[in-house]
Amino acid sequence: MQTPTLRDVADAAGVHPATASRALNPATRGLVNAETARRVMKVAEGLGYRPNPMARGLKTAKSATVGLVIPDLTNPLFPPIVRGIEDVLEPAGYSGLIVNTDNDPQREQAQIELLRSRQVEGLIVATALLDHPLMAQLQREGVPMVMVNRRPDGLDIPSITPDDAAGIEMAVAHLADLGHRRIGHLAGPASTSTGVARRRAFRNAVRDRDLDVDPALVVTCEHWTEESGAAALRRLLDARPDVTAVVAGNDLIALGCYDVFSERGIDCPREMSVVGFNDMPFLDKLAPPLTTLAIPHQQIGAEAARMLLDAIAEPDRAARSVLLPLSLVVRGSTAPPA
Amino acid sequence: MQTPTLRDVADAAGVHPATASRALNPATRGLVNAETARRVMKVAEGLGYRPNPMARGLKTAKSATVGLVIPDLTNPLFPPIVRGIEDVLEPAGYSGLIVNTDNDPQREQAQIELLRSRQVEGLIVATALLDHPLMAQLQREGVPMVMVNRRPDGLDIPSITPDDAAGIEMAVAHLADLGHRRIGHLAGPASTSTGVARRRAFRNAVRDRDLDVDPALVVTCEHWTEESGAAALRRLLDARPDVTAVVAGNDLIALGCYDVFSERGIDCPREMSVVGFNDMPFLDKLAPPLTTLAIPHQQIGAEAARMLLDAIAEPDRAARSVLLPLSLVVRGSTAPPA
DNA sequence: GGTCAGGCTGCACTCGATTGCAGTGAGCGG
DNA sequence: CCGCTCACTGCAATCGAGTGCAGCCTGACC
Repeated sequence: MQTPTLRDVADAAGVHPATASRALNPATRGLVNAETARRVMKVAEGLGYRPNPMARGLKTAKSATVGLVIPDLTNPLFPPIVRGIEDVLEPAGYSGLIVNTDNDPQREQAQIELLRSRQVEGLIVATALLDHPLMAQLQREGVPMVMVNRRPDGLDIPSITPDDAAGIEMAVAHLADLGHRRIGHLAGPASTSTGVARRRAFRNAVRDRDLDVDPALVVTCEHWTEESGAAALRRLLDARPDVTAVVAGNDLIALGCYDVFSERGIDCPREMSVVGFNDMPFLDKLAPPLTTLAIPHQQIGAEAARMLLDAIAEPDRAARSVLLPLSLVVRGSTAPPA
Repeated sequence: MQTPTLRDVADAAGVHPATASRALNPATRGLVNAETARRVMKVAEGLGYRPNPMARGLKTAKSATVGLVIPDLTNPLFPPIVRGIEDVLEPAGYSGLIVNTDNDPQREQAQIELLRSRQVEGLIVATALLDHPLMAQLQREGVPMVMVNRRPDGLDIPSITPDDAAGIEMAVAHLADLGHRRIGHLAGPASTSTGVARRRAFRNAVRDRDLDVDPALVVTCEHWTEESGAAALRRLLDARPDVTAVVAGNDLIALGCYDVFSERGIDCPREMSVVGFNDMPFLDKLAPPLTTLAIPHQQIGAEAARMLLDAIAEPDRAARSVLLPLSLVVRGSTAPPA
C-alpha cells in the first residue's frame, strides 16, 4: 500500500471515515468523543497518515500556498526576503511558490496567471514597477495581497517598506556631520517608487540642512545597475566637478561609482565619499568597504508574510502599511572632505 | 460566478463534461470529433477556463510540482541554480517548491517530509551532507531524484556536478605557470563531498607537477565560511610561512584569507596569491579582484531540471550523471611570486 | 415508566476532473 | 434490406477528504 488514506485510518480504528476526519481536524475534534478521537489519532500516527492536500484543497478550496512575485531571485536583495517569508509561512502550514518576472510586465502577468491557476490563496508582490493595472484588478477581485519594498499609489493594498526617507536622511546627516557641503545624489529610475521616494527625501534633507541644493547635483539613473550608476556619476562630475560626496540610489549604483573612481583616478574616500543603499552581502570586502544603509530584509519578509496570513484569515480588514526602520552602516567609503 | 469549471465549459458548448475534458486534453483530443473539439476549446478560451490542478491532481495523482531541497537560499551559490531550474520547469508546466534545510539533518528530514506530503513528483537535492540514510530510503521508495553539486556515493542517483577535479587542476596549473612552487590548499570540510573531492584533486595536481607535496600545505576548514577560512590560513602560515599561493576550497574561504592579509599586513597578490572557487557575484569588486573558478550555475540547474523531468517520465531509466566544465576567471589576486 | 434532550456517529453527497465502459448513430458491405 | 463496424459521445464511478443531516443511544427529568 502506498500512503495510507483517511479510509485506511478509519478502518483500522474501527470508525467511519467521517468520524476519523472529524477526529483528526482540531476544529471539529470537539464533535467526537474524546476517547474515540484519541484512538483515531493514535492509529493515524501509527500508520503515518498524511492528509492528501489535493483532496482537502479540492473540497475546501484552499491550497495552503501563497505566491511570491519577485523580479529576479538572482538579485541578492531578494533571497533574504524570501527566507524571511518562508520562515513565517512554514510554521503556519503554508508554502510559498516563487515566480520571477524579470520586471517584464508581460511576464509578470503570465506568472501571476500561473499562480492563480495554482490556486494560491494570496500574493506577496515585490516587483518594482510603478503603475500597474493588474494590481488594481487583483485588488478588485479580492485576492489577498501584500507588497514589499514598494508602496502602491492610490490602491488600498498593505505594504511593507523600508523607511527610505529616514534612511536618506541619515545618510545626508552622516555626510554633513563629516563636513560635506556639496553632496550629489544618483537617483534610481523615475519609474520606480523607491527611486522617486529617495530622490524626494534627498532634496528635503539637503534643503533642511542648508546644503547646496543645486538641481545639477541630482542625476537620475536609467536602471538600478552599475553601468547606469557609472554613467550618472560621470554626468554629475562633468556638471559639478566640485562635489565631495554622493548618496547612491542603491548599492549597485554605488558600485558603478567605484568603476568611475578607478577610471578617473579619484581616491575614495579621501577625495570623494559614497554612501550606498541596501547593504548587499560582501560590501565589507570592497576597497574601500562601502558605507551603506542596511535594510532588515529578513524582517521585511517575515512581516509581509504575517500580514498576508492575516489578510487571508480576515479578508476585509483595512489595509495597514508598515515602514521598517533601517540603519546606517558606516564603513570606509565615507570620510571628511579633503 | 468565480472561476469557470469544466462543467460550465461543457454546458456552454452543449456537450458532456467528459467530452469537454477529452477535447481540452491534447493527449485524448483525437477521441473527439475535430469540429466539436474546436468548439469546446473556443468556448473554454472565451470563458477563461483554467483546469483546477487540485481536482486533476486528485484523480491523476500528479501535482506538476517538484521539490527543491537547498541548504540556504541566502547563500549566493543557490539562486542562480534555482533560476536555471525554474526556467526549465516552467515551460514544462511544472513548478518548484523550495525548502531550506540549513544543512541540519533534522530539518532536512522534516522538510522532505513536508514536500512529500505536498505530493511532489520528484526532488532536486542540493544539500552538501555526505552520508545520508534518507537518500537511500527515498531511492528505495522510487522517488525520482536528481542531486546537484554533489555526487551520491554508492547510491544510484543521477547527479549534476561541476568538474571539481578539472577546476582545481586549472587553478594549480595557473599558479604553477606563474612560477609558484609552494602552493597551499584550504580544503572544505571533510564531511562534504566537494570538500574531499577538491582536496584529492589538489593533491593529485601538485604531485603531477612535481610541486611541493608537504601535507602541511593542506589545511582543512571546519566550515565553508570566512571565519573558518581565516583560521585555516593562519594555521597554514604558522606551519609553512614560505607558502606563496593558496587555492581556497571556495570563495568564502578565500574571503577569509583577505581578512588575514590585512591582519598580518600581507600584500596580495605581490606576496601571496589566492584562487577562489565558485565565482560568487561581485568578486570583481574586491581589492584585489578575486581570481576564481566560475561554475555554470544556471546551466547546472537547467540540466538538473531536465534530468528530473526525464526521470519522472521514465522512472526506471539508468541513473546518468553529468560533470559540467568550469572556467578559470583570472583577476587580480594572482601574480608571480615575489 | 415515559419523554425529551443532547452527545456521537454514520450516511451520503460534494468538490472538479478523469476514464473505463456502454450506447448511439452513421456508413458500408453483403 | 440487414447487420456489422467504427467513430464519437454520454454515463457513472473514482480520486480523498469534508460536512449537513438524520438517527441512534444514553441519561436525566417529570
